[in-house]
Amino acid sequence: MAERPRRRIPEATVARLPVYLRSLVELAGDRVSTTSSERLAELAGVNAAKVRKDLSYLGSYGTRGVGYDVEYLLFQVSRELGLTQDWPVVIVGAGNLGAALANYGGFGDRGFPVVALFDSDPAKIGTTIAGVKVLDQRDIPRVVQASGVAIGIIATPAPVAQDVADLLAAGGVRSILNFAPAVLTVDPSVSVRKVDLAVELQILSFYQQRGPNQAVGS
Amino acid sequence: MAERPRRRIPEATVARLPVYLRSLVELAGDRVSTTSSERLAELAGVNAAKVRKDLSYLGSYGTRGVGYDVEYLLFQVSRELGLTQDWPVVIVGAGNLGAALANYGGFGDRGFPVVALFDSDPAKIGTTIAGVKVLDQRDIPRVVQASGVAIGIIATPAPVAQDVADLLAAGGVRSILNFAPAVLTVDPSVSVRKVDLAVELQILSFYQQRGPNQAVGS
DNA sequence: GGAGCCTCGTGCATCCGTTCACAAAGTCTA
DNA sequence: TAGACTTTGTGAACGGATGCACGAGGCTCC
Repeated sequence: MAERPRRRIPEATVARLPVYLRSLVELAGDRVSTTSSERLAELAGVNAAKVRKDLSYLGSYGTRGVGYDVEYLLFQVSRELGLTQDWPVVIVGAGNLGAALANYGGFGDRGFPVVALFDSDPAKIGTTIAGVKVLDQRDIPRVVQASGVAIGIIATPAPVAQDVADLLAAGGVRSILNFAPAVLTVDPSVSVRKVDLAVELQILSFYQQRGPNQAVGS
Repeated sequence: MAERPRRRIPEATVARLPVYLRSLVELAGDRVSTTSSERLAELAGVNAAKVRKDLSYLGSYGTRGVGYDVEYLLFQVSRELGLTQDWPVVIVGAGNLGAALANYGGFGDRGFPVVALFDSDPAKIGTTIAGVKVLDQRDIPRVVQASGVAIGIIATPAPVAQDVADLLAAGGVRSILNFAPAVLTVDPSVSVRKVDLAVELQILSFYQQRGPNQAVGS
């Protein structure tokens, strides 16, 4: 057997792996031991051919005539996504959104423990939100470096987002999840993903205005 | 002149129009009256050819040798996105996320007034969050229909997301923004967009584990 | 052991989106 | 008015993603 297929996995496939993962967790919770690409497709909201092609990039983990072993596939997808280890995160911006994210327990449980919150407001610095201390924004590089934080979440107003991104990068963060409505410029070695509320609503507005088209998106 | 070009606008272009819109608002705020595709591309974080092709789907609004009139283009993009009118929204789920969304003023200002919050918890029903009354989830169809709500935002736990989506659809909502980590099944006439925190973090985890690739995405 | 059935894995055609490169069309200067 | 310069709008080539359709491989039952 080849030790590791090492095929390059298309970006579109990577984006779907977490959805398959969730479907597999659900199946495992229902004590299902084996599943088909058809069933997985149904749970993930895609078509079966796509499921098979996506999974084939990870290796040949199915059995023809039978399907996929849920537990085994679960492990393989987790490993491929790098979820066999924890990735500590920090949240910058302790406003409404930052606080909601910190309170949303789903992170720590799933391998993304929140190790610190940052803000620039002296009134907030020193308080505790969801069991996490709020620190001074200026300490980002030091804390991030000291704690080996891999992922930074930006939940600040747009005007300071770029400065925050620079601070995170200075501390050695290699991935940023940006909630601020601003385009970030970072070193190509840093991965950035953007979540923008206003943009999503405006896209819906477009299709609302038009006829009954459908728009499904990430 | 053709009354309306009425070309079909590609999905990828629609997703970028809000970003151009924001860039144009920024330029207008700086009292810039004319801009080039080059400059717009820089602000939006894409390349200039893409800007020109995207804008060309709306019509021929630029002037060769000069560029685009900021105010005029701003209006055209707004109109194309259906932002010349307000789209009332409701938020379902008055937990951390729902409350944060309601408190985040950016909605109402930008043409998406929050007309109601819904929850199933009797302890929350009747309270007021960010000036909006929390109503009983079971009243969704009635309230939505009565207020002509176009867009529903789902900020509930995953297990009830599908039920909520059905209630929204029953009330005549034609667009749904789904924050719950669940795949929704709805009539094709309803547009659904999904924002999933865990998925975003897991995608970052993948690239984190791999070499220094970059992943930019919405 | 063989026939029939099931489901994966994948080659191939197609579609959508991106990018290049250039003609068209306008401005500005002399 | 002519000629140089600027920037748009778009045809065409390219690349990535999708979906079909089918061969390969494995199971079950007689």
